[in-house]
Amino acid sequence: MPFGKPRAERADAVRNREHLLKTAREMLAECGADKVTMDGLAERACLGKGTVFRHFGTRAGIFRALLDADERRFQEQVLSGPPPLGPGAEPIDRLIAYGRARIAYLLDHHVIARAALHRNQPAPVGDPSVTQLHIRVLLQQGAPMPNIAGIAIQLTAALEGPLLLYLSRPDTDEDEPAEIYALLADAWQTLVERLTR
Amino acid sequence: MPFGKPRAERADAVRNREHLLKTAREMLAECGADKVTMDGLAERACLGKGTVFRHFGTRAGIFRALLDADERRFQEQVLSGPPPLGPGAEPIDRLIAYGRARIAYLLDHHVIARAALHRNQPAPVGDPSVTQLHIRVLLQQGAPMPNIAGIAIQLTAALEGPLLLYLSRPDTDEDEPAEIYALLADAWQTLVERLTR
DNA sequence: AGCATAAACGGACTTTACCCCGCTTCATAG
DNA sequence: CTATGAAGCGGGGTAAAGTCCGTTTATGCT
Repeated sequence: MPFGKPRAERADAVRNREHLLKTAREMLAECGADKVTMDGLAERACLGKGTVFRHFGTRAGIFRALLDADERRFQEQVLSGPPPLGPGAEPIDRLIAYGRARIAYLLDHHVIARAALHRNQPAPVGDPSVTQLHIRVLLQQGAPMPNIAGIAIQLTAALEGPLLLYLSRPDTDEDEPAEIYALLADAWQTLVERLTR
Repeated sequence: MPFGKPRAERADAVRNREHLLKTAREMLAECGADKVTMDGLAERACLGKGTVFRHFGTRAGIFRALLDADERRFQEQVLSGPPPLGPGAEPIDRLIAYGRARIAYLLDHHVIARAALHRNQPAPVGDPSVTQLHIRVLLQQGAPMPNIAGIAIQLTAALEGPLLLYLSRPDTDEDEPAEIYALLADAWQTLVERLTR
């Protein structure tokens, strides 16, 4: 049986990973993202450093793993939650709702998301196979136009770029998060409405 | 004379910085971005490590400095070059030209730009005070609309996001740069045209 | 249960960014 | 021309990321 079953993951490995994630979340809450170090995490979790690397590969991998759970929940809302975010509403309305929800999500998670960014690796959010595809499909349904693929790339960046690239120091910005949210969410709506008119 | 003259920069410092930048460019061309290390650069330039840090502050600072010269040249083209990129054309045409030129610029520089990205620091390109402002002004002139500020943020991200966030491994992508350019540049044009209609 | 095997673990080791502080050198005033 | 003080320089030191490999342990089979 060479390929069929790659032999299920070992129980202790699962336990350890969960424990590491829990510990990481604690450290994150207590001291902030850049106090979460590989050595520190290993020690606090009472595990070897090698184990941490085995599970996450890189420091950014920890944050990617932390994002993953929430990201999954978010995508679930999109795929099967109530409209207009979930299925059932008009495509354009869903697109607007998607952007608003996504901006809120990224504002909540932008510290982690930013920490998940890593040299020589694509961005940890807006994985082309999910966010971008979703935008593309909705756009196609609601307002067919030439070069949908390119537009979808750019709309994805329009959503996720600001929070990954520019708002990296929310504490030093005097703007309240709520104001930033309103600014970007309204801009997104305007953008989509005018684009698909 | 407490404030008027902060005492001009020392000649040897200028010489050293220039030499460091030159050496960095060489190493970059020969071995790629992540072979450019602080120690390596210092040694090759026959200078102390401390000197490198004094000039650039952080590893990313080197790349930021490398970008700076080209960025300045780029902005010059925009501010006083021939239309439609420079002044003289219709605002919307300038906006389209700006995007196309910017995408080409970022494709050329995306390895450096990516390397200039740094923990806890805003993105090294698309500095709000330049790119974003320019987009905002052109948009205002060519197609006034509500929430220009937000839209400008998102258009900036739409331009710069893809190249910083997603296309981080151009060698592993089977697409030719020329195709990527065409895809994004055309998408930008479509985006702007439909947005300002 | 006992065994074989691959997966998981641990922690020493290497590399690299970044800090620090005593020493040197330049630029300016007298 | 020399003194002086601030800017610049150097390189050793620290901490954290990431690698490696010998050891341990869970699991599936007999």
